[in-house]
Amino acid sequence: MKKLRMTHQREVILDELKKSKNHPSADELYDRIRKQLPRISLATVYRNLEILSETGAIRKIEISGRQKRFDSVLSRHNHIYCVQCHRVDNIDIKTPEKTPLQPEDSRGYRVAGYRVEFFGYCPDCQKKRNKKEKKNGL
Amino acid sequence: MKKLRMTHQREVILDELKKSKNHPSADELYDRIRKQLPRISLATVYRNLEILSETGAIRKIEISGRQKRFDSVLSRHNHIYCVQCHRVDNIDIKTPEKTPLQPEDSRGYRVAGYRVEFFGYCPDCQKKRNKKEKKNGL
DNA sequence: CTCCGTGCAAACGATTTGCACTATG
DNA sequence: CATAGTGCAAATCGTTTGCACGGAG
Repeated sequence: MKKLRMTHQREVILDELKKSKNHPSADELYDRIRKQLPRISLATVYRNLEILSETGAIRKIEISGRQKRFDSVLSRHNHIYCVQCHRVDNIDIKTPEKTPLQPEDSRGYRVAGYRVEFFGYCPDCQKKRNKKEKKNGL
Repeated sequence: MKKLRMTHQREVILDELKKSKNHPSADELYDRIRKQLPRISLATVYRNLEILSETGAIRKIEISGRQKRFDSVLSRHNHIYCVQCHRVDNIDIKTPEKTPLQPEDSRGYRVAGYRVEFFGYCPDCQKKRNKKEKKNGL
């Protein structure tokens, strides 16, 4: 195992992710970080998010949508995402840690775990939707 | 709403998906279909999977992994995927239809639903893993 | 001074799209 | 025969990688 250096870039990336309320994709984070480090490269952001999640400093979120998303909150929790704008937020309810899957239902898989993913419309997209519906007279 | 034509390609795509036990990605399906229709284009497969899922004839699966996956089974069920080879299979246990999410936990979202996603090692990858462990003397 | 990390550009894998042609209804 | 659907190639999107240079320890 090779040792990590704490570069300025890495520090800012980690810091900016911790500040984020929701779960930014690499390029959303990139946009925010560029305000502090205008010369940083998107590749650096990707590389660091990958490395930081390997070391366990942050977590890669498995969720619907094409883009990878990241989470600086390490404790057990769930996520909800907006089917319209693809934003992702935390959901703090506890789901049982043990998988509720009986061996006879598991199709021969060795089950390592499970996750619960909520979806719906985020506050912002609800507002947009209401406006549109009013416009169309629905 | 424009009307659909039942082209030969569309027929074969739908048919091949129905025959599939697990949930093929577009290019897996493309490979199988080419045996019947050697001149079909990958774009046609994508286009049709999209259209068929819009009409409700099939379902697009939201699941971890980079590729989109599709399902011809329309009834309520869950999925499990292999973290190693990314194969996806059905899980037939019933989860409650109504979301267990209380309004105070939903972060202002209008919750449309939720899904449970299991993950682990599929039968094939377990075998491969065991072989490797034997080799390494673990 | 050693290499890990960076910026840049090019490569990549999955998917989408523009266009001229084909064939369904 | 109108126009939805096709094949093909090029474009796009998110992500990864090769390489020469820069800076942390």
